[in-house]
Amino acid sequence: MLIGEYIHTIDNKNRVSLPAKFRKEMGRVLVVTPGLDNCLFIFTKKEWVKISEKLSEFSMLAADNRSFNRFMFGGATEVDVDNIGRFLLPDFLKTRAGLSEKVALVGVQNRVEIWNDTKWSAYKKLVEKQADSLAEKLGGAGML
Amino acid sequence: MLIGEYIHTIDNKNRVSLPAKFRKEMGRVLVVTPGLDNCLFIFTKKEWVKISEKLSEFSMLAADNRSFNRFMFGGATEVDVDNIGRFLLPDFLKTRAGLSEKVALVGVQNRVEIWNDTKWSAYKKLVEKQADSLAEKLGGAGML
DNA sequence: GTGACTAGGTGGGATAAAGTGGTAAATTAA
DNA sequence: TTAATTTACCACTTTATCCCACCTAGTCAC
Repeated sequence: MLIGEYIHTIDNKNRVSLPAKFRKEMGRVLVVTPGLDNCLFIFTKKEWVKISEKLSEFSMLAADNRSFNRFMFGGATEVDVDNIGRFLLPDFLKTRAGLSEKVALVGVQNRVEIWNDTKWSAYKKLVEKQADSLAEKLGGAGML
Repeated sequence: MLIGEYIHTIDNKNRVSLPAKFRKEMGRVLVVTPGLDNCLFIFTKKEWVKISEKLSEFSMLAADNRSFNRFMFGGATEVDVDNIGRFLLPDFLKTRAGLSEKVALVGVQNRVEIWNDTKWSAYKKLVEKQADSLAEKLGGAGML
């Protein structure tokens, strides 16, 4: 289970440190894809296989499924984690997610998301404000 | 059952003592998550597993579920309790709950809540004032 | 009632790990 | 063959973790 958030920097060679807490669980081969809400998704190789199988099940006949699959597959890139836990972020993905020097790496269940850190903190504040629906869902999850 | 309230301090390394009364019941591995009313929740690892399974049921295709899961998983952190009963609170959670030096640790059923102690005492006063009407409602619900 | 002991809570220093930046080697392209 | 880009390696800085010591309050014995 991937949880927690970490603020890291993209250096001038587009290298990003995978947070140490994630390394053991994710292994040395990752798949980075465009994500929803203007962030990137990082999956383990294994998870990616599962997801891509599910995506394949969507009919190619519907135009919006087709474009969604193009979105996910077309942008997907396999990257290797080096000995000290860093991987190389392709330029086109960096651009797509509007990333600059500081990024937030966020563990969400089976994936890690990469956010522009400014966008991430704005996004968090927004969600926090929706207390009503938050409480409702917390109750549904058995937390309250 | 976790009950009672304790005022502790966060030291300059973000360490917090888990009240001694809670230690035996909670074990050495805890999960801290964002809560409601600007506090944090502490669960045992075991409780968290249950909760995360329920959270996983929310589909990630709906935007509001997606943001909720980001909020909860991204905001959660696994922490270890050291030999003398302390754990390390990540900066981003400390910030999120507006915690400063003094915090209230409050046992509530299956979880412990962490409050800014000022907010906690204000909250208590508020609830005390509303006690009469609260009691009435609870009575109406057949609870008392 | 006084003093010693115990347990809970707090603080700080030493060590290890994580994160970041840069250089050297290797590969590819021109 | 040379230049440019990529990959691997090395080094530094900062942060986290572990361990030990201290302080305070409550308890028990005398």
